Order: sequence, then structure tokens, then C-alpha cells
Amino acid sequence: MSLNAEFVTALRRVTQRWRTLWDAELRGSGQTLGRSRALLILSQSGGSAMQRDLAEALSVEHPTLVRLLDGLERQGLIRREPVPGNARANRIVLTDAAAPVVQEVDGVSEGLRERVLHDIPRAELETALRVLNMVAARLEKLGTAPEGGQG
Amino acid sequence: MSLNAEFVTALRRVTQRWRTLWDAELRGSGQTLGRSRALLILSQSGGSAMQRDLAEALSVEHPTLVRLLDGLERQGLIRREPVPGNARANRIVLTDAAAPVVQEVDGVSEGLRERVLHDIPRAELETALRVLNMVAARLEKLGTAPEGGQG
DNA sequence: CGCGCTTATGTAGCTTGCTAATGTTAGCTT
DNA sequence: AAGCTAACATTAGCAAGCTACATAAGCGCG
Repeated sequence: MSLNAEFVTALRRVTQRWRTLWDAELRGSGQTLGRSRALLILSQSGGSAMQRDLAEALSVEHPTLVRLLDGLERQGLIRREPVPGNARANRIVLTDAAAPVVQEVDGVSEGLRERVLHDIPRAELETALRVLNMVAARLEKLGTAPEGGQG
Repeated sequence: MSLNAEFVTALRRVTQRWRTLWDAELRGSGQTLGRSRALLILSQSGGSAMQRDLAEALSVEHPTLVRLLDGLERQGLIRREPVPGNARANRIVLTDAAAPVVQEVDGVSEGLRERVLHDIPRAELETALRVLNMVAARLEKLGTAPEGGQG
């Protein structure tokens, strides 16, 4: 298998396993990876955000976010609030009940990162991150302008 | 955001975009990423494989593979054949009709890898791959023995 | 004012991950 | 031989990606 192919295979594998492990650790707390990511981003945004911005921060499409928010709303962890002066938009707000959940989810995600990555040499991790960012940029360019030339 | 957190974010983002782009390129050919991965692995295994081994090679659980195979069987691209001497197992065999599809899918995946990765310096890509493999190993260890000690 | 473009969100339906539970067959063990 | 356990496949049901379409509101232009 070529270096390129191995890279892609490893990428998928790591992402998938990470998701599975994260999901498993959250099972007891009623959360899932998708929802917990939304909670964390919301919390990092100061507790509220426009739905549109949230989708972008999570790197998911709007319909995906809608379902995550439906779930969180059902659990009483967020509210969709109308935005004064813009009847289309919603502001997503963390409720008080969300605080402990955010705390727990944050602990789990941080703990998992630490456990998995602690013995990877910083320099190599930085190189890997740089590569991933290059690849992400490349993918986004190809994704937005796929027709015509050969980039 | 910490280096660790950035790494995880980048990882997810790249994997997700890769999937989306791959899916988009295959849309015209009736294939999807999951099924096409199964086809490629099958082809690389000489055109047939035990279902169990296929799941492992794809890094997916059995039920996931079952559905992929259901789809491929419906499209007439594979057959499930009984294994002489082992009535539990299935041997998955590529049909003749699969050859051109495999060809196309292989071209798309190779082309995508090439387009996205061609300008990443080999040395950095190798480092990134090494990191990913370390992480994968770590995740698998944590996944199989999560209870008790702190690894 | 109304027509149409854009923006923001939501709905429908597909795919593909997963776990848990169900059968069925094979292989041991007693 | 009967019964337990392990292996292999499947089904059921949930989660979370996606695209395509729908709904509704703001904005601009004639």
C-alpha cells in the first residue's frame, strides 16, 4: 500500500476509534459525541451562539446541527431564543442545567486526549498537526471549486 | 486551544471532508464511500474474503459490514457463498460485474489521494503517518482494556 | 408594493457508524 | 450424546454525517 493510501487509512481508523471511545466514556452521562461537541463549543463561545456560527465551528452542515440541538433541547440543556430584530435567526443558549454536563464532558474529552496523546513527542505531534491543516485546506479548496481545471 | 485539542479537531475535520469529497466524486457511479471501500479491499484480497476478515480489514464492526454487503449484493457486485465445511461462515466473492466498478472506484480514490496529498513533503507525511499509527495503537489498547489501571 | 435573491432554519430521506440481542453452527467437555 | 461455550452472521434500533427540498424572513430593485 502506498504512503498516501496508508495515511488515509490511518486517518479514518484513528478518527473512528476516537469517536467510539469517546462515546463509550460518555454513555453513562446521557451524552453522545456529537451533542457533547456542541456543548463544548457553545461553552467556549461564552454560552450562546447563532446557530449558523455553531454549525461552522463544529464543521457540520446545518441539518446535522439541527438534530443535535433537538436532542440537547429535549434534554433541557439549551434553549433556542429568538433574536431581536432578526426573526429568522435563533440564538442558542446554554441553560443553567447544562453547567455540570459541560463540566463532565469537558473532563472526559480532555482526559481522553491526555491519555491517548501524552506520550507522543510534541515535535512530531506538531508536524502531524501541520500536515493535517495543510490537507484540510487542500480539501476545502477542492470541495468548493471541484469543476474545471486540475487545481 | 491546546495542541492536543487542535490535533483532534483537525483529525475529525480532515476525515469528514475526505469522506464528503469522495462521496461526491462517486455520486454518479452509484457508489458510496463505505461500499467502495469494501469493493477495494475485496479486490485487493484477490476477489474473495471471509466476512469476518473483511470487517477487520475495513475496521468496522460486523453489523456495519452486513449492511454494506446487503447493498453490494443488491447491486449484483458481490455474492455470499457458503463455505464448504463451515456452515456458519460466508465467503464474499466479487462478481464479474464488479470489475469495471472496482476500476472506477480505484481510480477515484487514487486520484483524490494524489490531488490532495501531492504537495505535502514526503518526510512530513511520513511523520504524520507514524504519529497516527502510534495514536491508533494507543486507542486500541485503551479500547480493549478500559477498566482498572490508568494504562 | 411585489418579485426575486439571499439568509437562517427546519424536514425528509439516505448512508454508515455503533451496541445489544438473536439465531445458528462448531467444537469441547463431561 | 447432551449440553456449554465460542464463532459467525444477522436484525433492531440509535446517532450523526450528508444532500435536496421546504419554509420563512430580510433586502433590493423597478
